[in-house]
Amino acid sequence: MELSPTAYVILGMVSAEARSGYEIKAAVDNTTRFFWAASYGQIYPELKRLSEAGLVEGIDAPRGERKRTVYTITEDGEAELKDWLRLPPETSEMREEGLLKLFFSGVLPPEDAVPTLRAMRKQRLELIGRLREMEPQATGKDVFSLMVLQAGIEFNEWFADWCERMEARLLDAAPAERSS
Amino acid sequence: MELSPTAYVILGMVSAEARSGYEIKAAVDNTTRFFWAASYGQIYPELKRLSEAGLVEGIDAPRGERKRTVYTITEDGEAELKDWLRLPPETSEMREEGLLKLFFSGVLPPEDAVPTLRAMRKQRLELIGRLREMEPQATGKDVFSLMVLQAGIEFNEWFADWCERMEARLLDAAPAERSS
DNA sequence: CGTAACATGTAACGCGTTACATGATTGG
DNA sequence: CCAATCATGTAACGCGTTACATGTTACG
Repeated sequence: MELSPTAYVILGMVSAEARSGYEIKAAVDNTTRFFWAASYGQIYPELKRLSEAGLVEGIDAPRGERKRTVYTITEDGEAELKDWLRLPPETSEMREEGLLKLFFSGVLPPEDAVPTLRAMRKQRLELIGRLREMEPQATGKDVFSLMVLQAGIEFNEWFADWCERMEARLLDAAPAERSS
Repeated sequence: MELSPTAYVILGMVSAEARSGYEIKAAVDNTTRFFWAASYGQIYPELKRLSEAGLVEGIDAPRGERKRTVYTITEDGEAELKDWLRLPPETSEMREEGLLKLFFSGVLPPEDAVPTLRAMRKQRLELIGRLREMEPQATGKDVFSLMVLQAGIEFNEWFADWCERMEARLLDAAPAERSS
């Protein structure tokens, strides 16, 4: 069948419960966004493709006058999802602009890398805050929701800590300009 | 100017020393690949664009009969690179198929997530091995080469450890099927 | 003599984001 | 009544990968 990971995100999201495109987007933003995001520009066309492939089924479910289509997973779709889940995952290489900037920071005076590390750390700390807010919701669900959420929190904590340590290392090595 | 991060990778690579497209690719594969990769399909067209923009300069540097063009950074290019380095980095969201599979593993019997965790851990351990081999080379260069390399190693160590802990958690929770 | 490494490029394709367009409904 | 939210889509664009094409040189 050969579907993109994003297609499986959608498949997974409708396998839990019937959802509209709009609701899938909201669910992604609340859960998988931190390791796999998706935009409307992907979701709606993909729902159409999955529907044509018979892996999901669209059902009219208007709310009042407002048109609305929710999708459910078909038996074929569920089989496809399970097959994929049992296949070993690909190692996706990460992209992190901050590390890139640090890598090339040799062309600047060493202290000039400190703001980069600070900015990186700040972003990670903010992310941790947002992830922690999600913990109550995830605790109610299955083991795996909580597991990946904790992965997100732990990863960002490690990263924030690394930034702090590297900042200290730079400042230790730097000439004590302030002591004049 | 508004360049892509990949353009800055190239700019950074030719700022250290004059390099051909081929050598840039090799340098990327040995260093930034783990947080920012680049293919020939990006490098050669991007070198042309950067050259037209006056940020790099191509110099004929044949090796024997074999044609070869090495690129150096211009003053404008160096200014551009430094400006970018001083700007706070964007938070690039990570993509990790393994976490995606885990997230949806609720549709399988819980033990079926164990192979996924094992595969993820194995990949990370292999990566650690390859990164460790690079340590001697990076130690010879500036602080930042070593810094980002250690980030790679530490990150993968954290991830491998997380996989191990999560596997244990699943096996603890699972019914002791083997004890019949 | 053949293979690996050196060297440079392009065309097709796929994935994904952004911006735009449109309209209904709810709540303050 | 106005803003936010619900709801569905598409078109343009950009970035990146893969596969292909072409030729040289070094080495065993």
